[in-house]
Amino acid sequence: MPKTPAPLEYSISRLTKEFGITTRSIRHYEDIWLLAPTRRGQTRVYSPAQRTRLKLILRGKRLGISLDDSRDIIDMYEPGKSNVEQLEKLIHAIRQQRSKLNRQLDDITALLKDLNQAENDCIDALKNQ
Amino acid sequence: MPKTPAPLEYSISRLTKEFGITTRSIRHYEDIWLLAPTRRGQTRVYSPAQRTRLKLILRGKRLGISLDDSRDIIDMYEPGKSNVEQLEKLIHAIRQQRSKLNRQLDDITALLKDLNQAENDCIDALKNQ
DNA sequence: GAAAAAGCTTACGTTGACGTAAGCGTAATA
DNA sequence: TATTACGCTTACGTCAACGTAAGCTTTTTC
Repeated sequence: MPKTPAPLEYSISRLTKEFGITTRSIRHYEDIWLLAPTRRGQTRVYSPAQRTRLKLILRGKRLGISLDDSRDIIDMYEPGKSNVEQLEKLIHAIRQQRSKLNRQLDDITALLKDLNQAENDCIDALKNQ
Repeated sequence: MPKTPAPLEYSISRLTKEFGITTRSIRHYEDIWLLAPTRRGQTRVYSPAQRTRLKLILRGKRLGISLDDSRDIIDMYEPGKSNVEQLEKLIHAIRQQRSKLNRQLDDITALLKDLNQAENDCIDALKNQ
């Protein structure tokens, strides 16, 4: 099985199909500076890196992270030209985000437990019919 | 240390303080049929059960669950007068919700891993100053 | 070469989840 | 007894995250 090589660029419609979203959404992310595709003429061209950003945005969405916050988080991955103060702020932000995620983990654990209980109750109720 | 007994009822302002939300939010949840406090005259009175519902709503919010979806999930806990068809639909809904939560778990794991990486990069960058 | 598909821009509309303000009644407190 | 606190209703406002429509250009496909 020859594996298809990873594309060097992506069209907007290709991304909509891959991720199951609309062009409107993708363009919206560009409007608010979350994506910055290059252009061939008027047409948007997405690099693998831009595709990764989109992936991160959508992951954030599944976690209930706002687009604004997502921008901050994604920017954490590329500190770029940063001085000590910047880096320390960044570490702080990372730790905050982490504790929020840990809270979410607790919530999910609790909800899953409740769902198990609910499912068992259902199954029992079915048995006693 | 004598433990304070759990209250038999709660005022709206007490709930706002306990959960750090506004009266507007609580009344809003009532508007959309997520809460149904009893009344003493005009004043809302919340039972422990209603308080629990509120807690579940807020937990859902932290997980990015919409209020509408929260209603469905919370109702899973009290099947009530349900026939076989109802119960099977319920089990289906529970399993769907569970797989969504498992996806969230994966997302969180991935994000936490990324954050660790980002933090280490930051710390390294600080060392080399 | 006509039609369908894919791309673009501009711009108004919508939905969810409240915020905020106005105006009023009752209860606790200084 | 005045004022502060708490409670209520009605109703318009807001913000995020797109949806949707109109109208136009460029490919692709039949």
